Amino acid sequence: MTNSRIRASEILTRAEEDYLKTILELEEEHESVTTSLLATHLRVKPASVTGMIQKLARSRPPCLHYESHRGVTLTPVGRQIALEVIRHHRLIEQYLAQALGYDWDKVDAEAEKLEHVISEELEDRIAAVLGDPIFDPHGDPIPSKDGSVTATSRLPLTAIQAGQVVRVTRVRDDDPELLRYLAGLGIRLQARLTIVERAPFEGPLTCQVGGAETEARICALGRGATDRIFVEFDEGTG
Amino acid sequence: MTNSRIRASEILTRAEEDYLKTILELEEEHESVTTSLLATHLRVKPASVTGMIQKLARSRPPCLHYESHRGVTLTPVGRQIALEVIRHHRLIEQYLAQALGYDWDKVDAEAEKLEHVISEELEDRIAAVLGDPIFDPHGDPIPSKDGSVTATSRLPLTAIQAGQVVRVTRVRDDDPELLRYLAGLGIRLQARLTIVERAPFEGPLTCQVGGAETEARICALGRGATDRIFVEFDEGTG
DNA sequence: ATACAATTTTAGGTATGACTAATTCTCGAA
DNA sequence: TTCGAGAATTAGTCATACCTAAAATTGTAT
Repeated sequence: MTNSRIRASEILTRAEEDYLKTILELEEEHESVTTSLLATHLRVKPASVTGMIQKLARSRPPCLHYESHRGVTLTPVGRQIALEVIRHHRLIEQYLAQALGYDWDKVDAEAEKLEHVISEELEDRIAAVLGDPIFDPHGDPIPSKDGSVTATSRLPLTAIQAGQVVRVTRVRDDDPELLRYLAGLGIRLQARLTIVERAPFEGPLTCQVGGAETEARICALGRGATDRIFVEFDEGTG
Repeated sequence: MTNSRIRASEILTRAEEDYLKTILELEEEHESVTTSLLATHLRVKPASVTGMIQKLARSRPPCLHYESHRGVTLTPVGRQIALEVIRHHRLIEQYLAQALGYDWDKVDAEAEKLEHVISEELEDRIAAVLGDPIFDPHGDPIPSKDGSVTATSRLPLTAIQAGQVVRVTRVRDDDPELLRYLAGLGIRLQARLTIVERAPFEGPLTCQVGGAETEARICALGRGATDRIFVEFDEGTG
């Protein structure tokens, strides 16, 4: 008896949803999603990934395509489910931040658990209360119900030169400690950064933090921070 | 290797939490909580209950006491955990109703899933937003963080005589269809009911629905409804 | 006292989803 | 072209939590 899966979500286990979500997230940044890459991000052993991948490829309809030793690709069905889970995750993050006063370093862990259990009704009500938000508290786009996703900046702070002025548009959500640290420095979404100095060889970057109107503040950011902060050039300052 | 459990919640599986919660709920209404009673309420087979009960009795410290063919009793630890789960459940129900506009027939199913995954921080924030509510949307008491529970009426509508005037204080949450039906009749918490007629042999009860100020309305309720509605005598009308 | 009916427990099996250990595959370098 | 390192897969285990079927226990009624 191979287990068969048909409709988007509601039928998948939590583990299966996590795999699909992670695959979609990794597809965006890696040209090939490999077993070991998945294993790292899901914090399981590669052998476990192989097993689950084979199951998801066997499902009917298949959630992903898979050839031994190659890598995985989501099918439209798999992608649809993954988008649904990511929508849940980011909507919940935004709700926790907006409606319940969560700090941006805490929302990810909570959303990780809630994303798998909320009903479509709750999803809809949360979205409605928030006015159908397009971004989560880290600047990641919230997929719409039909699966469309707003494009976001892929320009990391590592790519910015001294003298340039940028606005923070996205910060990776995977390191709560960094998020707390950045918040303490006043670095949040839409914060304006003026790059003061760039040490060579990807050394620390010194910048001035402050919106047009707020106080200025100088801080140094090492790689690890600059890698995880994405920006856009400030209008009229390009 | 017997698995051992120490601290309240966070360490228990969803299934274990459901067992403890159900045992506590049943202890309130049945003098003895038996395998088959649990099996019925948890919608599993009696053999499965035996297995889980034995595991919970073996945990260290034990969540419950158990003697073959007798019945189960929660230990203080088990009771503490059960109260925590019930607190989660009812807080979430109240939050869904108050903050997100859920109807009272939908909150139970959603809370059933959420109760097992929310963090203590989320529990606290929800309670704070609601102003530490004492009752859920069905009139069930929400245990406080220290485990105290407000007493509620145990007077079912079946015990009320013609001519008496009562206020609805609690309705069982286990039948969404009944809840929708009652809502349609205007029967909600605090609604005033004036009993018009009692058919003998637990036949249908006819009553007038309406708060002091609202329009009156006559309806008949069968057993199954009257069994599930709990009331208090209206002040000054006893 | 005993026997039956209902309840409960034991024994054995399934599915999920992780693990380790051992094997196999792929691909780049010599 | 062959070799070896690293990546991936297979094979075999384990724990959870359910199931069915068979055996055992309880209490009640004769």
